[in-house]
Amino acid sequence: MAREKIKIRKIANATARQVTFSKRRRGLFKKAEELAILCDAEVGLIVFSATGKLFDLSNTSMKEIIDRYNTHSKNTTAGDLPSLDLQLENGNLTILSNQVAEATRQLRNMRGEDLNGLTIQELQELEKTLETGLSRVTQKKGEQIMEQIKGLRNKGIQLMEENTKLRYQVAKMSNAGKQVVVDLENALHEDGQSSESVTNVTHCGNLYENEDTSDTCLKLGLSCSGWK
Amino acid sequence: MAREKIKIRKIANATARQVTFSKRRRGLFKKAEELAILCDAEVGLIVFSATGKLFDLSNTSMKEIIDRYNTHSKNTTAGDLPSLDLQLENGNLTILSNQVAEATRQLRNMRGEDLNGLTIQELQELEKTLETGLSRVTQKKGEQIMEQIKGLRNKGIQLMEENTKLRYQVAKMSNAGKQVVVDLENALHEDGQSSESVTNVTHCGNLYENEDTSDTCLKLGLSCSGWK
DNA sequence: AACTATTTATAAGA
DNA sequence: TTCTTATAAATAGTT
Repeated sequence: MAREKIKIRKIANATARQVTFSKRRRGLFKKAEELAILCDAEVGLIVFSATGKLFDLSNTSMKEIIDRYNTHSKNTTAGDLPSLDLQLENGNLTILSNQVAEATRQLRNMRGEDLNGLTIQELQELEKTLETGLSRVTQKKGEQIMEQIKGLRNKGIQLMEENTKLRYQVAKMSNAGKQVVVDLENALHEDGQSSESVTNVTHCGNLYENEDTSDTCLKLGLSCSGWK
Repeated sequence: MAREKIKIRKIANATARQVTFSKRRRGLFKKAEELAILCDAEVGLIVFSATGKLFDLSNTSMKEIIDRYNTHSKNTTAGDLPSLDLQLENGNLTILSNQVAEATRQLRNMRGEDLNGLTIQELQELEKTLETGLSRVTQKKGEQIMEQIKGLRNKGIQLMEENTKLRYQVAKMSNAGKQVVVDLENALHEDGQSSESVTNVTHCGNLYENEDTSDTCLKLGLSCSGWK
């Protein structure tokens, strides 16, 4: 990203590799820290250089992050946790329990339950939050529905075009078949009985011009202006 | 690093924070991978979003890197199997973590955030829930306000009654005082100058009958029908 | 999700 | 290693 663009593959020259490692490592750690701060994320970064030197970063504590990682990624029986502080585990449990309790309380409040303890101010805020949320949800629902309608319309148009082509093919084949039948009848009988067959074939040919049959897929009965 | 320079501190707006997280996370992971390849380093990166979602990267295996990290950073040779207790602990942690993540997701949804992944059905349900919740909250707010108004009214009535009694007492005492004054004046001067004092006292007595003065506490200016 | 004006990161050279 | 600088990348705000 500089004087020249480089390809992302192992740098051949050992010295250059070491220099680049130094520079990029600093850049990476800076970015990691910024992400943690800007976005309120929990970040853990461990780097071993080719020479075996360790560099690490975490906005909370590396142990905590590794624990959370192991927890999250379904650690089964793989014995890798140095079970140092059970107290910390318990602490995590307490913190998590409280988080669950608080989140549940908020959810209940938003559903309009357990409102008795709230002050008028709190109710007012809750009302505002709900109004905003409801407005966004309604908006999004409208968008999704419009998208789905658009998709269905397009599919309908495609199908219609396909149908047109197919009908054309059918008509073509019918005519060819009709000719064959006529030829056959002429060749075999040379009498008036061939007219029935001709009538049947002609009927098939009529399908090609009757486009109303599968046009209903475009009539969804939903006017766009109804959604806001 | 774009249209404007930003300060590295938690982004206040939740939506903007989420967008930035997405963008920068991708950038960070790309850089981490490049460092690993270019410089032949061993890299492990773990990120938990504010919403509890896990993102991770490692050019070898995360377990290996964590093992190496534990070995390198401390002398935690206690690499024995995780006890049944610990497994149970981790199980609880997993359950709780999931609960927190789920509750957080629901709360975000109810605030109208992260709606992109939802189906129309889900949006419909969410909308219904929000409408119900909003209606209950609004109702409760109205009730609370009515209660407060009622309380204030009652207090006002009490105060008015008290005022009435006090005014009565004052008037009584005034009259008594007036009598005393009259008596005194009669006793001391026995001339026409006592009329001024009489006028003053009479004026005080008038207050008793002028009830408009403290009646304002009942006029709260809130019509009951305005709250629903 | 795409765009773009800017800010950052960094490859090469000193 | 560090500094410089031209250029590649990343990204904040916008649409």
